[in-house]
Amino acid sequence: MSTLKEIAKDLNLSPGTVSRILNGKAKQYRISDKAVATVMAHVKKVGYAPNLLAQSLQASKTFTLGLMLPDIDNPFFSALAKHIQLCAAESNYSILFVGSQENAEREKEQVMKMIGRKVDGIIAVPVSQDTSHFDQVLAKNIPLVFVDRYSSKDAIPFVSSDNRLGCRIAVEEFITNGHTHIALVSGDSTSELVQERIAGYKEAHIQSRIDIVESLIVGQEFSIEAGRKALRTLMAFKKPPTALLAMNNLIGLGVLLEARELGVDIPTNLSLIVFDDLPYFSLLDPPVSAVFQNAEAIGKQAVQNLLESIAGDTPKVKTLIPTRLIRRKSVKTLIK
Amino acid sequence: MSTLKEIAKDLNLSPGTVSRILNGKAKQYRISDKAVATVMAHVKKVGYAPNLLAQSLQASKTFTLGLMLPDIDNPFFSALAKHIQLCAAESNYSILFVGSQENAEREKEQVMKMIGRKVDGIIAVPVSQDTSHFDQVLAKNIPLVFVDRYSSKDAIPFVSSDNRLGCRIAVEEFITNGHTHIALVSGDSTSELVQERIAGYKEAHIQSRIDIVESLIVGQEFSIEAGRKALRTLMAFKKPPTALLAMNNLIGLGVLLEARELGVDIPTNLSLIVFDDLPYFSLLDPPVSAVFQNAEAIGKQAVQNLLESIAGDTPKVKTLIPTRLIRRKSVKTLIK
DNA sequence: TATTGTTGCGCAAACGTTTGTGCAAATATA
DNA sequence: TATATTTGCACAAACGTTTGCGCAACAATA
Repeated sequence: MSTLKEIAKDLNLSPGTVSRILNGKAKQYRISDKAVATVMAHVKKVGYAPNLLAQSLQASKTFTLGLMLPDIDNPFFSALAKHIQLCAAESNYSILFVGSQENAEREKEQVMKMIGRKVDGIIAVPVSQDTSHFDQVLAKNIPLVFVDRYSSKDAIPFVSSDNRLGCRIAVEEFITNGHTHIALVSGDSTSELVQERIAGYKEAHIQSRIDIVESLIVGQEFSIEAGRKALRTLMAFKKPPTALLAMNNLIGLGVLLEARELGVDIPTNLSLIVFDDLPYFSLLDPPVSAVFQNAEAIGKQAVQNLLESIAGDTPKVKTLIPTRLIRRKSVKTLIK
Repeated sequence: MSTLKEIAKDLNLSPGTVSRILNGKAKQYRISDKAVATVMAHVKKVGYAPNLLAQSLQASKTFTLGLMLPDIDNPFFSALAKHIQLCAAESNYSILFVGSQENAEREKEQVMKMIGRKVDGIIAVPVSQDTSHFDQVLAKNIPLVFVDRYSSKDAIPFVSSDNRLGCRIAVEEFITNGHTHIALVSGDSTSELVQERIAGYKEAHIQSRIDIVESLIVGQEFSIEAGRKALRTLMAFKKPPTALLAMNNLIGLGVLLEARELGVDIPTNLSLIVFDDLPYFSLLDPPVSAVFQNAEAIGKQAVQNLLESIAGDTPKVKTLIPTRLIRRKSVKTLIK
């Protein structure tokens, strides 16, 4: 474990001098070419790598970004993570990764840990609307950006899909295919993201002058089980929906699984669109139409926001990334 | 940003005393109950959080594990990441996450970065058999464990699925269903993991006294495109295989996609098993049989190995985690 | 009243860097 | 030869902790 000090001692120089040489400040501080040469040679030989802890301590800058995700195993989040990592690496930032597992307690702990580790900024998908866990982050002026989920009331910058529009175009797709009895399987409706999506769902109805029937909006959780349960209740209605929009990939998966068990044929008995596109949707029978969320754009934008913030600029508080409807075969047209 | 020093000054104590109080060493060092009380109260009030950089520097221990994955977006790796993170968190370790993107250069850089950041240990899925990038890690005595992929010649501990047996049972499944002309779509065969899988494939043949035809073993890359290409070449044979084992989920996906385009019906024209089970395999038409890799067990074991190693013990050099064949509908029986 | 023991805490070094300042020696100018 | 300038580097503080040691002040014992 060679250190600056040791190298300095070996070469009969002071640590300061060696430091300046290694940081390319030799000219600036009039260090002799000879000294530079010997240091460089020695360093190459012993394979010196600076202790970034010490550097960080001294500079109070860690070149580390904290990333908190509810569940890295969700394909949307893992895509996000990938691009965030890639983008951060381009600017020489590393990622400290923690998971909240959709658990508020854990979220709080992990936020504290990140603060203790002096990350230069935090990207988080918050568990809930209660963002009080992040108060310390703001109090300490650590740049923070929310991603995917958010809470606009605290003025914390966020990057998300254009959820309202995304849902709206999905519902419009149903409507233009003649559907009027359209179910929405939602997640936790206290979340703003969910409210936006519901708003989009309603907007599409209103614009086409289709009655909104509230009982068709079901579900309170982003999970496979919630998706299954929702489909069961919906199909038990005296007048079941002819179309269904699943609010994320987990719910979509649940709906798909339950449909199979219930013998509900898609799209014959039920048309389906899932919010969030997955690589295998095109392989399913039928191929499932989906609202594509641009995880790459979201991730990159989030990192960029954070870096701006770190640089001292005030980034955009709200960034909405467009979605795209991917038409496959899971929507049946009711129009002859 | 309150620090120990500041708190000490505010309370007219020395930093050392405050430190001992916060670390519960008050009794041990005979600190008065009054001092303890005032410090505790003050700390609560100002919301002090220790600077982990400083602690790490002083203790030369960061409580951080480096995790390097080729691509977090691959479901197998993201499952791995999830459990590694979870398991590490249980022992109060954080994860520094970096991606190699299957790129040797990048791998090298990132390893160096981890070293600089003084991680206490590294879990990696190495890009290739050339593990020279990790020499520095070993030289600095940083505990290292490979996961999934490995290189047994350097005696670096690894945790992986029992690849040989996994492949063998998959092929045996084909054989017991009457198949004798079985293709294997492989990845880069310089990799030991791949060699093991190929060995398993061959073992099954040998045991059942079925001729191994080398031309049925194709492919050199773990990618969707490679899977597509492999299927095209295989189906162009004068005598195409009746069964196919895809060596990972990417290849499997490629095969599935290409089969659809080529009009190759599974399992009528071709039976399929994919090494690596994915949540949606049961949803496909037909549901795809797969070899399940226990990412959770692998991840946990890897972390455990590392922690042992950090604790000074010498962990098992080689840990093989059992796989499980998940039978669905993609294997047709040729036996009447 | 002197001696020993205990209580309560401060001091300072160390971890590995970076950086402002200062000061000799070498060189240039007068 | 004396002064001014430049060259080349060392010193020390600082970042925020932890920890071994030491030293007062006070209490207990003889």
